[in-house]
Amino acid sequence: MTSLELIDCCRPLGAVALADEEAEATAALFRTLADPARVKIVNLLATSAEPVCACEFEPTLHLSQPTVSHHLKKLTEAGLLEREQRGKWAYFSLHPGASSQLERLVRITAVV
Amino acid sequence: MTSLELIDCCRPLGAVALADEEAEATAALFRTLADPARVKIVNLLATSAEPVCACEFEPTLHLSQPTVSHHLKKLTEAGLLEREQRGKWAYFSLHPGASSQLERLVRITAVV
DNA sequence: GACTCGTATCGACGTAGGTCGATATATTGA
DNA sequence: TCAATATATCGACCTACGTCGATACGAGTC
Repeated sequence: MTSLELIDCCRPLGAVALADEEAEATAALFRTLADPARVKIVNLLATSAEPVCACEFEPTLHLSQPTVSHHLKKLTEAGLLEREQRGKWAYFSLHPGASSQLERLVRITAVV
Repeated sequence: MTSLELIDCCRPLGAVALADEEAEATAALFRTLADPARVKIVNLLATSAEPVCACEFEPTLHLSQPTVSHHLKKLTEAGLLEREQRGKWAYFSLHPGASSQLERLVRITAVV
């Protein structure tokens, strides 16, 4: 049998590495959800049939109003949430394309 | 029709919030992949039929050896990677349960 | 216009984490 | 046992970001 000493450790890797921009975009989407508060927000909206008022999250998440507003903004900017103004209240719901974005994460990082 | 002034903004939310531990665990898994280098590593292993030597990632990711080792450790600790020692080389591959873990992320954060 | 209330922004603080040079550890071979 | 190589750990630096109090903005009401 061949001894290990003759085998080079780093043989050329067949697979092509993910492009920098795509890896960064994917990581950015993961980063958006890398916080328990934002996971709860998305989960709540995913399980709610109707849009949810922003003021609803404050007591649920046990966070201050500015912090909740910050999280909602980050999720909206990431394209995961939709914002709707009703009088002086802001209502949020899952963006229609949110599911496909999340599925894309799995497609890129796991075997099809 | 009823005027807005009489409508309270925060009606009880039917959906139950995700438990703290589950939200934190989910966020932790997202956080593990919230870095382009780690996304590339997982993607490379997902598209590679065989385990990949640790030294292979250094030139591919354009990162120093300690940094690559750091990322591989984080991914392994998260249960996404499997480490195998071959002589003085360390080979990594996707953990069999990685796919199901990633699918769990989508299930929790999106509509079923 | 003045007041109220919901939301967004700002500024500051503290912590988490990515990065790398230096060094330790481990395995192999001479 | 000593040298060489692959990997892991350590320590330090810097940046990103979650958090909140204070404050600004905006919509509705009187």
